[in-house]
Amino acid sequence: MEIHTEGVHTQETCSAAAGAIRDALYVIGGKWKLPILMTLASGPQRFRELQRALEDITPKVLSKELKELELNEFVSRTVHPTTPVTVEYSLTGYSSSLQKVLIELRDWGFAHRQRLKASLKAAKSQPAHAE
Amino acid sequence: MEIHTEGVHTQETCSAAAGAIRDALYVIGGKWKLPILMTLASGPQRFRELQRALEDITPKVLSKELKELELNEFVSRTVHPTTPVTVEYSLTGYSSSLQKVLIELRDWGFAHRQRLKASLKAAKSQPAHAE
DNA sequence: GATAGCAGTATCCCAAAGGATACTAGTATC
DNA sequence: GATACTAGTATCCTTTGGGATACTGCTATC
Repeated sequence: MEIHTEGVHTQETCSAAAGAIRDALYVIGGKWKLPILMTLASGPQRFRELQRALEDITPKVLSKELKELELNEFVSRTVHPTTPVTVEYSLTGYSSSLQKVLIELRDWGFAHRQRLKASLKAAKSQPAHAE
Repeated sequence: MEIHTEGVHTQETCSAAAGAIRDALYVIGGKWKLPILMTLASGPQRFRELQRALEDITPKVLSKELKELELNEFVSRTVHPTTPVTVEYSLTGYSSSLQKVLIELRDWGFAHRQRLKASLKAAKSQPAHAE
């Protein structure tokens, strides 16, 4: 596995690595975080616009996700004193720090799906119990 | 955000990217997948050894996770005809394809935690409502 | 003055993930 | 012959993520 490039494998470095990975997985995990980020990638959007763009997300969940994304400094929230008040959500510069990770995940995910498809086919064309 | 390096951003490429990322997140997600992989990184282990090493995982969950890891070809299961039968789990070569992704996640996770800690401190040292 | 839009919040509900505990079949030891 | 070990399974329970639906306060339009 080797989750710690250089240096020794103490139990501390390992569990620290595991913790960091869990943190990372957490902030982009869940059903809606990525869709929201990707929607905002095309430009700032207001609450209702996001809800319409994502179709099927309920306001409660959208609100919660946006709060978390804001906490993690991926999106910024700006209130415009129009009537009625409108609130604009936009990606921060920091959000692009995710790029490398996301590309890595996407590429690995693609390759993995290909691989599974291939080995499934191979298994099917094999006589039963051929191991 | 830019989750698609080169080429156009059609809705298809975007949602395909999102799908691939979700797949990737899924196979390493959950509470125990990474701990199991990291435990097996130190060498093949039997079921009970894993359970003891991971302390707190129940056999039901361990069994389920191992099955999924096996399906994804990260671990292989070999039955030794000893008495009583022992079953050895070990990492496959394919499991190391995860390295880059995991390192990326770990590094990003570390940096992110640092960043959050820093901006929390900054917020605290600020007089209230200083924005 | 009812309706519709804004940005949410509140309450209830459901399904999935995971935990607790007990159990299986087989053999070796006390 | 009871106990303990192997690798799990079975059943029940709790927690969490998320969905459905209704509602808030405010303003602008019909």
